Amino acid sequence: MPEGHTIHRLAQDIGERFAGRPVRASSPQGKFADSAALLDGTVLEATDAHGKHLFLGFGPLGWVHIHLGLIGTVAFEGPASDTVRLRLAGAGPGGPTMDLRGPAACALVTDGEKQAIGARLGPDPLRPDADPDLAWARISRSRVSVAALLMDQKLLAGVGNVYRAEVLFRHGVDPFLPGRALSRELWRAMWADLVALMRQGVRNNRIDTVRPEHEPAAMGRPPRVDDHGGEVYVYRRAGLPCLLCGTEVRTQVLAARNLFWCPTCQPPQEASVRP
DNA sequence: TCTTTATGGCGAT
DNA sequence: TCGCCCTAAAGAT
Repeated sequence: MPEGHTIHRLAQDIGERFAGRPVRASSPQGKFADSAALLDGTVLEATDAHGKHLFLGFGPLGWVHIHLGLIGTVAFEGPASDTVRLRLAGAGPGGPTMDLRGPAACALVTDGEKQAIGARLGPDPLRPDADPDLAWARISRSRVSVAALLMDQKLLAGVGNVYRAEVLFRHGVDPFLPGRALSRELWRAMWADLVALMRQGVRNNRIDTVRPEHEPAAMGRPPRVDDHGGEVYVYRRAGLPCLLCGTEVRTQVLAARNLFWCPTCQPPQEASVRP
């Protein structure tokens, strides 16, 4: 379930539930057992998020660096199972719990190591200090398609497969357009859009990208029936009619990920690089 | 009861 | 570009 908005929301939610008090830490699944034993009974002092990376601060002991990967999840209720990599529990019976399952990364790191991870990441639309010109500097001289660039975490941190497809659609951009064919104005607009969309994603804890005037009620069509929850234009809608023009939404595997776009609303450009 | 898929990313080739 | 890691749920058989 994880794009950047999920991770920032988790940083908030975990902070609200556990920060400032001692927590019980354990690793039923075992792979984080040694570190969990070290953290057990200590105070969670801070949480932080950068792109898809989540950090839980335990003062002098350092930070737990978590990356959910494709299939990692965090649950705040339910009994621990033997697949739980890290379980946190607040004081007392009925206290808060957190179960982390299937993360790509869960490791205790130093403050310096945390800084280094952040330094490897591009600007994150959800961080107030983010500078979109840092991303522009690379986009504007790249021959790589904008669809591939948007997924490069060294370039731009936090955007995943859903926000990629949706922001390209919302700006009518051909996914195969090379970065250097993008105008600066268009990039600034896409960045501003990502900031707004992802902030809303944090608030609602889901991805919604469809403008109010295109929502099902306004368009006289049934709401999207999909397990992923949000209302979107093209993501995972391959073969279905585009919500705006009716053209069949297309899909193609690009760098091992499924890309979705509308060939009419995002018309091919001469400069585009078709794989 | 299997196989496939998923909002990621790494390292080997 | 490929295989691989982690887990759960949906889809196919």
